[in-house]
Amino acid sequence: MTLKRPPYQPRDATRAVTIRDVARDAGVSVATVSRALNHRGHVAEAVRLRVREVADALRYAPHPGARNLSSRSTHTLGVVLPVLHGEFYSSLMRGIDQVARSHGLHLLVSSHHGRRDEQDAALQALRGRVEGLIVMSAAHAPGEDAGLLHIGVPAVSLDDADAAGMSTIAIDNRGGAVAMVRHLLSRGHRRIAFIGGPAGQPEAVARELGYRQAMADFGLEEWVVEGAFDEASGHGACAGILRQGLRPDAVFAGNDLMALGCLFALTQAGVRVPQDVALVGFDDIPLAAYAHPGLTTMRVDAAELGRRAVRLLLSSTGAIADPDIEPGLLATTLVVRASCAAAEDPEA
Amino acid sequence: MTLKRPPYQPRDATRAVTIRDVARDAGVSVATVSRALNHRGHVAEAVRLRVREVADALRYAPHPGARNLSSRSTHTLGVVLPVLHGEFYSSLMRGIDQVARSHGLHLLVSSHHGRRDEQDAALQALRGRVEGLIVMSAAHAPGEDAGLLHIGVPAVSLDDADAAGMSTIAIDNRGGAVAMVRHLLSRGHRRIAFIGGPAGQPEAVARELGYRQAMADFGLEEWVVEGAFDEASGHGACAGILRQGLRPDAVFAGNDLMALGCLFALTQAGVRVPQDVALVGFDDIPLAAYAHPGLTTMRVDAAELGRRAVRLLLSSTGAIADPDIEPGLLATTLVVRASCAAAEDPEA
DNA sequence: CTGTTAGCGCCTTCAG
DNA sequence: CTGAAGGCGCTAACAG
Repeated sequence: MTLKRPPYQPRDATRAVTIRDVARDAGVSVATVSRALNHRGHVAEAVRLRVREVADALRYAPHPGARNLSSRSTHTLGVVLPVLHGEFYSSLMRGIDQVARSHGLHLLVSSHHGRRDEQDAALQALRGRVEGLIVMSAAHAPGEDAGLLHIGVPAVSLDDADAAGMSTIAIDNRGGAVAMVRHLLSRGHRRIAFIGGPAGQPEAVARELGYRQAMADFGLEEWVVEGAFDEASGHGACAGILRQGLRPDAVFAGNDLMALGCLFALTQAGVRVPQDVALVGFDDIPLAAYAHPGLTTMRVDAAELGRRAVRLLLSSTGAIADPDIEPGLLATTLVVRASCAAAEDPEA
Repeated sequence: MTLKRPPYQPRDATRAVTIRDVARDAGVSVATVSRALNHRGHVAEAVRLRVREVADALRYAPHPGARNLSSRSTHTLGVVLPVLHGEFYSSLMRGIDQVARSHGLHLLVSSHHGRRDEQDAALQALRGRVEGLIVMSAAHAPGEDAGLLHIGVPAVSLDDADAAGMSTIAIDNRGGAVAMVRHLLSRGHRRIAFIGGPAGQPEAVARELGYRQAMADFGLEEWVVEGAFDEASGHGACAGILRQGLRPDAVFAGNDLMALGCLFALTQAGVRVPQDVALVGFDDIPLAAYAHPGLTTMRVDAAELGRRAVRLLLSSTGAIADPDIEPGLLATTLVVRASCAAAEDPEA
């Protein structure tokens, strides 16, 4: 026989009220409290009411960690993105948040800044905390696994690169770029310059690929200038283009921010848009509509991507049955504004 | 004597590896594994190495919920904001993320869309999951408590309204607006119209208050037009102003988005900025610098606010000692660009 | 319908 | 330096 030890007391003085306190005050067992509060099993209505009352009076709230431990459910989703700021990612977050919240799920977010090591750390840290994962992965070589293998929970990828059989849903950047070039071609433009994004960034790569593909399909010469997806680089790239001997018919900026940078550069240089040169972007950020002239662009609905990602994730866990949600690409929408008037439309 | 029951088995087939598995394979007790892995207490170096090895081989990772339950630490911070998208909030998130990550803390985020009930739900849901809270609260009447009382963890508020002795750090919107008006006055402007933001939104309120205060101090007549902090409303408000008989010397838009909307409206109407009317905004969003003309504005460093909020939170928990971080207001910075030329500077 | 009790996975005394 | 065992707060069998 061992002696009775002093009770284990790591608890601090301001201990939260537990299910035991409620049980004691309500004169029932903890099991009954649990059942009453979770509407699980059958509990006499009178008892349920009393328990509810006591719980409220005590300001009782179940300890999520404990609940998680014993029921193996965390009610939270992990979101791992390259970064958390900017129009695209914050809209994406909003979409994710909307659907997650409507299903009573929390969001544990993390960013990896495009670095594989940070991504690994983030995923590792999320292990056991989340019941599902939405990941836009760091750049990785085509052959290399994206590091999303041993996760142990359902996950959906927001990259084109479909990692190890994971569900994937992504913006069709390549298709959008192809469509944009075709639009320019249909308007009679032939010398089309493209301002690309940061090397290796998936979106930038996909858009440039689309541009190259569409130009090649038409047997036209490619004209790619480097950019960085921000206004400054759009401004700079455009200035560079203007310094060339041959002026393009149209400039296709890899995103709207760069397109706006271009627009200001062109305006400053006295080059008229769209009379002297057509200008198009990609993303359809709010300002695209208010620029002067309005910017023709390819709308990307990041919030919708987020919503679909969560639904896809939930449907894969069986939490919801949503037959409309399927892995694949989310199409972009061409938005035609004044910055790219028809070349065969002289009065533009 | 009770009969031996069948072992409790809610675990699914794909059970994660636990500390017990590591202990067994390493031929030691779970306590030793715990000590070895957490560098707590003394463990023979050889044993530590072997445990480490086995743990790695098994891809063991401690279960956060269990750890939380027994050690009462979650290593996560809760962030509750009105919304998650937009330039300001996403920059704020980035700042918070930076510092949190550098301290090995996770972020549980939630938005309440300015609604008190959603905020309460969010805070309730975070209880027990987080060790600290950063909150920008929903609009609440001056007297009413902000609903941040019974949280039970250290918290910092990002509102001016200092709730129940909580630490507060916020952008000095009012001071910034006052400074902006003074700047306009110093440039010789007197008829200054102000485009406000959504009613009740704390930032909007503070900025309008600053404008009114500064105008009153100078004995000038106020001229406030309603807006909604987006480009469209800026455009509309400006059009409304132009329809008035008397044109203002200067238009002070409550934020840059509206200022840009104004700029386009003015351009379309053939009104020159800054020759015919000066235009200033608030926020210093990236595009402000690339607008034509460049937009004079009041820079708000949201990321810095986020960084400071986390540091303030951590210093209040004693996690870090950072004497430089103190509650209070974060000053804004006047950024002078071409949209508001000196009235007494004719060649502008 | 309700109470009892065995864990969930981990950390932490205490004894050896 | 290491092992055994209790307990964190809760849920889920099972017995009554």
